Amino acid sequence: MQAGSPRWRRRSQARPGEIVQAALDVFAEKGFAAAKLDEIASKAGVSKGALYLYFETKEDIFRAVVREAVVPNIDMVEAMLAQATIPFPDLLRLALARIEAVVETSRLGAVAKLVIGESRNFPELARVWHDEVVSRMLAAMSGALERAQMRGEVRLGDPRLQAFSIVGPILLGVIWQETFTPVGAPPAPLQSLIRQHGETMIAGLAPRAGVSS
Amino acid sequence: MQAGSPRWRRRSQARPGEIVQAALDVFAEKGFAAAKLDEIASKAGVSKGALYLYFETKEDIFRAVVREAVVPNIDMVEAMLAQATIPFPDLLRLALARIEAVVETSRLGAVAKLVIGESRNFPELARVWHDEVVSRMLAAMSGALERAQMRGEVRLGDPRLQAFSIVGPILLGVIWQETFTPVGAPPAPLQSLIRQHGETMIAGLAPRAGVSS
DNA sequence: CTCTTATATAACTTCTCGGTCATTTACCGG
DNA sequence: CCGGTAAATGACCGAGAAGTTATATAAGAG
Repeated sequence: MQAGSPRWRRRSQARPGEIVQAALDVFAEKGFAAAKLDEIASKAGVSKGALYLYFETKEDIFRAVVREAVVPNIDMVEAMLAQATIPFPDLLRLALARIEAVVETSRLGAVAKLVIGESRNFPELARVWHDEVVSRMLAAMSGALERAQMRGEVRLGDPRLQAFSIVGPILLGVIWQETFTPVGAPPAPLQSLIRQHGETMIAGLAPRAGVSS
Repeated sequence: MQAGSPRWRRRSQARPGEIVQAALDVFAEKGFAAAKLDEIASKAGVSKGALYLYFETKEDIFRAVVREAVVPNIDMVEAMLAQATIPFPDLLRLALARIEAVVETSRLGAVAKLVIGESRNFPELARVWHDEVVSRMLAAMSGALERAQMRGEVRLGDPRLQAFSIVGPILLGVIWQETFTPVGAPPAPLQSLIRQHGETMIAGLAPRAGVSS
């Protein structure tokens, strides 16, 4: 019997994070139902039994994955959009750059795909995602739009719908990247997509020539 | 023993369609893995065994569902966008109205959600969907945009990205409706969303005042 | 009317995978 | 050095669902 290396180590501190990380990988690739706990465990360098030292059920792990991915990132964008002093075009450019960075850094896209796909089976998760991410995002965006409208910097219209117009193509780009690119489709150039869309929107939302409030 | 009504009828003609229809309902609600064949069967008014008279496996049924939903609808929009004679703003309004009708009539949204959610488990389906739906759609749209650019009706820029800008919010609206509305979120008003977005895009894509090609 | 066969059934088999638990092992305090 | 215990394991179990098959029956041909 080799005494060289122990068969495992006790590290109750680090485990949960590693497990959630591994679970994100597997869930993102397979979806909830098709993801196997054995695979998550082995990817986390742990036995299946160990998962149950930290989580109650498979669903529990899934929830943790989604929450983990949600929490940060949003605050930043929200705070940025709240700045009332900046002229709208600049504000939008800043916010979009921020969003672009978040999307490319984190695995937000994969999680979004998960939530969308499993929304019927996990209504509360869809709810969390809605309340904590999408809704806040949209509220911040339409708030900024509304203020810009009152200042005459943006043409009048339902600010909520305008926010949809701004965010939509980004979602499309992310989904594209997660769905079609791995299947051989040409990648969606997120960066240029977001930039050009931003400029288009700035032009499209500019107040009409003749109308000044 | 009542002789009133036979316990079942022979209708090999009608069955496959009914099964696919029922399967779409169940898949849309549960996703692929969580959908039970017994449920599909009973919804189709048939026993589970009967499914295997018409399909090889569960996956087979899933494929049929996706393909069925894909085929029609696209041609129409494609043909519309190919019309070169109409000025771009009118063309866009027409196309968007058409898309709006399709989206509200068919269950395209549900299928899209399915394809997105299961793309990793069914790469060939993601491929089919890409080639037959998304790609064609995008190609038609950017074709129209490119021609409009050459006529000086649309500001210069990557027509593919412009197409993303146009289509993105519609996807967002559909996803929203399929994902968040059933969970209690306010519905996304698809009609007004598409209309306002169309107007915004028309304004945003209009050639810049000073630049005339 | 009856024979034949395609059509349908429902009980059965098989297998996968989430979850459990008796056992083993690393670490730490005395 | 030596228990004591928290941490981890992996063999095991059972539910549940995909897929099979022996049996029954509707409907058309002769």
